[in-house]
Amino acid sequence: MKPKITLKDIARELDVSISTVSKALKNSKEISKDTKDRIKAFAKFYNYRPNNIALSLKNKKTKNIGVVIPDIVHHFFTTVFRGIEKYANQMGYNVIVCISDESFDKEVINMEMLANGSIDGFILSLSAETQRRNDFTHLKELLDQGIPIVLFDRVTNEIECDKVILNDAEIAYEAVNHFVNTGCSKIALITTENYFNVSESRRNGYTEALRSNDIEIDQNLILTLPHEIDNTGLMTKFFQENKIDAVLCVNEIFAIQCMSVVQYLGFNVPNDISIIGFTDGILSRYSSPKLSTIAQHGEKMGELAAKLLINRMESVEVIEEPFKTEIIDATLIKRGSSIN
Amino acid sequence: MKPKITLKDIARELDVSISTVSKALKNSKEISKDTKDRIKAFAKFYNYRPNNIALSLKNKKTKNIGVVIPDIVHHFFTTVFRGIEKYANQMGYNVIVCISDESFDKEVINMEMLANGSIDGFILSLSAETQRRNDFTHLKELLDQGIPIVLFDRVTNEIECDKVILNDAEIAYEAVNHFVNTGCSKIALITTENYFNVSESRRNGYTEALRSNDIEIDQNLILTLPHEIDNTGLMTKFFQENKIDAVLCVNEIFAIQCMSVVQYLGFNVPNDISIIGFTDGILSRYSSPKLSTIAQHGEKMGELAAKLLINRMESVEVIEEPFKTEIIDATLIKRGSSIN
DNA sequence: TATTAACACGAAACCGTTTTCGTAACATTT
DNA sequence: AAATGTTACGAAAACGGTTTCGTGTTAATA
Repeated sequence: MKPKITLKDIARELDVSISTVSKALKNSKEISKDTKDRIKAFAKFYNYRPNNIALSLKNKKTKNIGVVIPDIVHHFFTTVFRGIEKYANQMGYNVIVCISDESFDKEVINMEMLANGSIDGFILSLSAETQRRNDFTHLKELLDQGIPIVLFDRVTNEIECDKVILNDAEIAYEAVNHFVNTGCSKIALITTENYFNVSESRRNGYTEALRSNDIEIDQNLILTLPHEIDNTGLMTKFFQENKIDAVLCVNEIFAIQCMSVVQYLGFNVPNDISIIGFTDGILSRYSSPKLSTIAQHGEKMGELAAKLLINRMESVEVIEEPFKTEIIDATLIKRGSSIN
Repeated sequence: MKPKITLKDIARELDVSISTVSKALKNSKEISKDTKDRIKAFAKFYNYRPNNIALSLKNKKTKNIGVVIPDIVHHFFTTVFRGIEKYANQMGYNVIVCISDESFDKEVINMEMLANGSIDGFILSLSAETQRRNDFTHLKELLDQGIPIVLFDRVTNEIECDKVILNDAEIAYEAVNHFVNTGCSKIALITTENYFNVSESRRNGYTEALRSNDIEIDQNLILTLPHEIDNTGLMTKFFQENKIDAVLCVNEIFAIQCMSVVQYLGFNVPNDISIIGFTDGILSRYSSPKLSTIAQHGEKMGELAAKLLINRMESVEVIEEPFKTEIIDATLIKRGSSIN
């Protein structure tokens, strides 16, 4: 066992001062070539690497980013995370992940934990509970302390910071329009409760599209479900009680469950009922028929979020740049579950 | 904007020494109740929190765990990660994630980066390339430096450290046995190349089971495919050229693709062909028929890995405990894709 | 009253870096 | 020969904590 070597060790061994070693390794011209060579050779031999913690303390920069997401066993969040990690890594940053598990308290505790020096900035998607409570004091305090935050996907207007979001309303509009253009008129929406900004936007896009196509909005055709648990029963009832020829689902699970229910009830997808779901995940690609989906480009979103954050952290803080909200254009991927 | 307050600030403001403040906040009885109260009140008011970095430097403990996994958009790894994060969090640790992307170089670089003080220990699943090259010098060096490592799932015998693995051979044996018991005899295996320890174990379990049931091992019934890309063509050919009544697939993607191919060829699942796949992920639960799978209990695996690591890190290093290899018992979940 | 103990606090070292500043030794210029 | 400049290095402060040890003041004991 050979523990890590420090500047002090090198200095002692080579009978020079710590400062000399430090300078020599940074190729300072204050140090003679001879001494530099000796020190570098020694350092190389013993595989010297500066201690990150000491550097962090000195520089007041950790080169760590805190990522707080509601869930990790979740296609969209993992793709975003991959984008973040990729870009951060390229830029020399490491990523500390905390899972809020949709809980307000966990979100708060984790962020406060990390904020005490462990990270230089946050990338965050709000937990369900936080959105429901509409309480963002923890974020405000962190921003107040000068810690930059980038929100993605599940964002809020209450907080002024950089954000990356999807054009949810527009793409929902586009999807519904696609239904209309392929002959559908009894268009349903399966969604979650409205405290999610994304659900709200998607619902707005849905109603807007109906309106602009002069289709009356029937509240019975909007099914609001609890978050991503098995809702087969409710869905079955929904399709038995209503005449429906197209469904937009705000997530992949809903879409796949919906397809399964509809097929079980004897309908043909897409001829009797068209389905489009949000999130172009693995489920959509391996179902039959394959699900038409809305690709959210999570990886791109993650990269962008990381870029925004790192830019802000590394910008010379003289001119405070105004906060940006970047919008990612979702893509409607037409596959077998809709008429094309 | 109010930046973080430090001990020094409190000391200056209250006209005491830094040591006094530190002691007061730790409730040392060296300090009089009066002074303690004053200091605590002040600290509370200004929301003082000790700086993690300073603590890390002092204590030579970061309370960070490095997790290095080949991929994150992957059901099994995310479940393991969730287990790690959950346990680590409970124990006051944070988790830094690096994605090796199945690349040897990334694995090495990331680990060396983190090893310079950023973390106290690693939890790692080997990248494909690392397993192929069979080069573990980076791990050996880290262990040599006294940094504990826990390997999970994709492990190697070349390295002495704590490990958590699945009883892959046994559960493959059990699955094949299940096929035999339900009347199958032309049992195929769809697997990946053998440099993965897990593929090897699963293949061994498969052949063992056949042998013990006096079924001849037909190499034509073992299909070796590249890693998780679309192999529909090869699979179709495989099923056209061979008489097969059951298939064991070493991952979920293979299983779902396999089912799709088989159904496309006009076979009924499970009556003509039974299918069992590894990984009880989201695909298996939403296919039709639902896939019979082998649940790997990723979350449990992650928790256990974290527990092993933290135990080792926190154990008084007097008696070096011997390295353990914990084995997680997989569960065969019988669903619609096999005869039960 | 002199000695000792208890109390309450501060000084300083330490963790591992970086960086500013000071300076001894030598070289160059007037 | 005196003044100045250069070279090559070391001392020390700083980052923000913890902890050991020393010490002045008061209280208790002999």
